[in-house]
Amino acid sequence: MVKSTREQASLANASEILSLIASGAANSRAALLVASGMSRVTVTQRLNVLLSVGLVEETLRTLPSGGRPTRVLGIKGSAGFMLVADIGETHIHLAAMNLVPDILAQSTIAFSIAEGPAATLQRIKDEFDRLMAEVRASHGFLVGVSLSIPTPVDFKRGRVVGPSVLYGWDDFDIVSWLGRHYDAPIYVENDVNLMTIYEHRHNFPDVDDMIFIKAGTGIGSGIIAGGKIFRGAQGAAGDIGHIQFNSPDAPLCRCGKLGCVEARAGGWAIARDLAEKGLQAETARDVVALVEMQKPEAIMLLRRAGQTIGEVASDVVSILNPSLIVVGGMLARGGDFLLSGIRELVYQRCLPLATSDLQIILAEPKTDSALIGAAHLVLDDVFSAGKVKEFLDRFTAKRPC
Amino acid sequence: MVKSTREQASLANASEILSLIASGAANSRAALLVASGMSRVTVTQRLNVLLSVGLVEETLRTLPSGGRPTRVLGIKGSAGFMLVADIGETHIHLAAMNLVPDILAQSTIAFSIAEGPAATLQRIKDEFDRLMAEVRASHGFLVGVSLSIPTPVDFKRGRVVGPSVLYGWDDFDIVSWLGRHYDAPIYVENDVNLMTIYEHRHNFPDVDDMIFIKAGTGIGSGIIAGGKIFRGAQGAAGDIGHIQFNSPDAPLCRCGKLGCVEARAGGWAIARDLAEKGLQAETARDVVALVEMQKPEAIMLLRRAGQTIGEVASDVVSILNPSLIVVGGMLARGGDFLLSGIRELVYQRCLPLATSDLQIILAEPKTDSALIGAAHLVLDDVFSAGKVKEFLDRFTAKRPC
DNA sequence: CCATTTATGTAAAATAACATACATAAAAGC
DNA sequence: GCTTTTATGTATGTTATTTTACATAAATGG
Repeated sequence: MVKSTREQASLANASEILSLIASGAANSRAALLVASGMSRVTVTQRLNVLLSVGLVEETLRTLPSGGRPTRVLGIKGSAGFMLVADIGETHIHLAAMNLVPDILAQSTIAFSIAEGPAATLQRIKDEFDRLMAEVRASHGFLVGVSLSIPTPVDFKRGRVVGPSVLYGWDDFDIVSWLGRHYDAPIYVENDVNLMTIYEHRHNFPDVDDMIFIKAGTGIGSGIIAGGKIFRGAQGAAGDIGHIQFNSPDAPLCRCGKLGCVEARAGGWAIARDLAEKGLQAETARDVVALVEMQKPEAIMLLRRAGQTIGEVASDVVSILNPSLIVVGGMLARGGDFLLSGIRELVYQRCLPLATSDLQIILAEPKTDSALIGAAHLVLDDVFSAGKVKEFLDRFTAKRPC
Repeated sequence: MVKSTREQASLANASEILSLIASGAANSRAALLVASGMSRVTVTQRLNVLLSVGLVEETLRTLPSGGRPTRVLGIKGSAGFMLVADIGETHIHLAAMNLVPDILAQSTIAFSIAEGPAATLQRIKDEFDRLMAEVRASHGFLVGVSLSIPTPVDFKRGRVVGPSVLYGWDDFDIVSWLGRHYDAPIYVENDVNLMTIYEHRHNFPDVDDMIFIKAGTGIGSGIIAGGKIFRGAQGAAGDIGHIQFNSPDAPLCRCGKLGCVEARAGGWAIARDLAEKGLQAETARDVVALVEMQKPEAIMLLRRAGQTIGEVASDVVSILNPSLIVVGGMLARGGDFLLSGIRELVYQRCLPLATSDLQIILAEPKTDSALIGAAHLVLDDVFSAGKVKEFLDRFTAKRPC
């Protein structure tokens, strides 16, 4: 009795250590000593608690040090699991993930906007329950639930904001709805922001200031500022698709304005222009297919779209001075035509100071980057200095004694 | 002997409390308890040390609490002083400031670019020494030195970056030069960023995401993202003056490109256009004087400049989704003509979601905002969680036993 | 004026963390 | 194999911090 109380207390005290390991701030005992500022005795003791309850593990990797190599520590992937879902235009992609994060189990269900938020969330919940049944036995407890949504989201309030393609979702309290069914933190975030988080955490964790541009049917972007996703006052930051350019023949945009970037360079706009030229195209995928078939009209329009995107990108570079721009989305699969258009305009329009150390690259084609980004979002928040304690409380409550 | 050692140790331990008070995170004993998570005994003891050495004071203000009101704490303004200088186009404005920060003593010296960095810094140092002599007796020790410079600055390296109006300053190691003469941290920052910090810390401390636009001879901006100044990868963030717009008659900019915002709406550009119309104008000040004289050409051009600035501002709003835009600089003294032009374009071009909670206002005319911003920069850094200890070490070393 | 409420201080005992000193472990290079 | 080097664990006395319990202070509202 006395022992278990003491162990619980020790576990609660281990929160700082856990946060440092989980956030990647320290991945060895030696690094923990420096990062935490605690004595070796204390670090050892607390780390032992984390190791014994199975939250942290010693990996096989070691880091050379000149003497005895230091053993690399890491969060144990199977210590818990997350439920994530990516709502797309026609389908919802769902998965249960471990803490690496890797996908443990996944499925796809059809999605129709007409169903409205409550019915859709119910279907997501049903599917989550199915996935959860698969992994619960082997992966302990539910760490968090995270939703990717293809519209602007007010992250703090956990709701879709503003009218958008998701009719009827505006201001629906998604977090509360899901919160009634799960005893874990719930996150709702815009899909482009999650792709941005994926690119940052997964591929470029050391880059502090970067932009991810998603060029698909629509055009959007996500901003990493100072190593963290930047959302702006209402979660609408990065909305570059509706920046307008003046021109005599400014096309009409879906948003009702004239000359938006999206109406010039979005997948639907290129498809529109291709259709005018008598080619069969409706979606961004069709556009890329035509480019891959080497149709000159499609190549020309894709390059021109790159130039248009490059025009906004140059604004973004002037305003934010990032060190990296990653271009993803369906149009990015059209190869270098898009990219070279973007590069051309950025280097033409920005001052040398801003472009001297700037890299502009294509993202790897990846269909589940929003999903993995959603998992990173959970992990980053749950293990953040301010919230590890809550995590440990839940862990203590749930784990089998 | 034992007592003084113990007192030094206590003082070193008080760093967290000091940081919380100085940063404004907690301004009463009750708030300190919550914010620090320490026991009342510990807070009391450490606070007493800070009070006894004169770093913190109890103000006369109290906060109602339902019972006994809580006494408001604050950094003692006279516990130290800072030296700040603002390098302008023709003059350098220097000041010694207390920790409020208020100006204690100030002076202005002439400035010529031709002198080059070393000679100029020598003159700044001489003047600083004079100011320091005035305040040293009454205000303890030197907390920091901060320089405002009218060009892009790589804040981390403490140098001017890129070719600019300051010929010969590019890559000169300002921080090291000054560091040889002062045993205190040295800061070098761009003037627009400092004005932004001033507006944020002094007038809108609770706004997390805002933009400050300086419309003077040139045009620039500063970004507060998540409550902190955002500098970008090389310190060039906010450079909206050289964003280009296409148009048939794009004017040539000072930077060598065509159609930059600055070449259309900067003070020098408006003066150029007024001179073409036969009016006497060379500087932004002349432009404002003509507007105040109700010259219709000047009013028209100022409004048009507002529209041009509004065009970039709308890009900035789409990209960053701030909740506040403050417009300052000499042209802002021309009254509402500039502002209404900006508002017009922002509301015309941005999506309702981004503008629904957006305020766009004029800054109070203030000549020393960069100077005060420079002081805030020192205070924010010196009292930040990571650096309070260094501050306390210097304090301990300097203070008369 | 008095009860209530919250702020604030302090002594004493209990607990947690640290520094120190010593011991063992695991690699690299000779 | 041996020395060197750094990593890591543990016992012990010391120091720091918290908890607990009690006391006083300064406001509000009846």
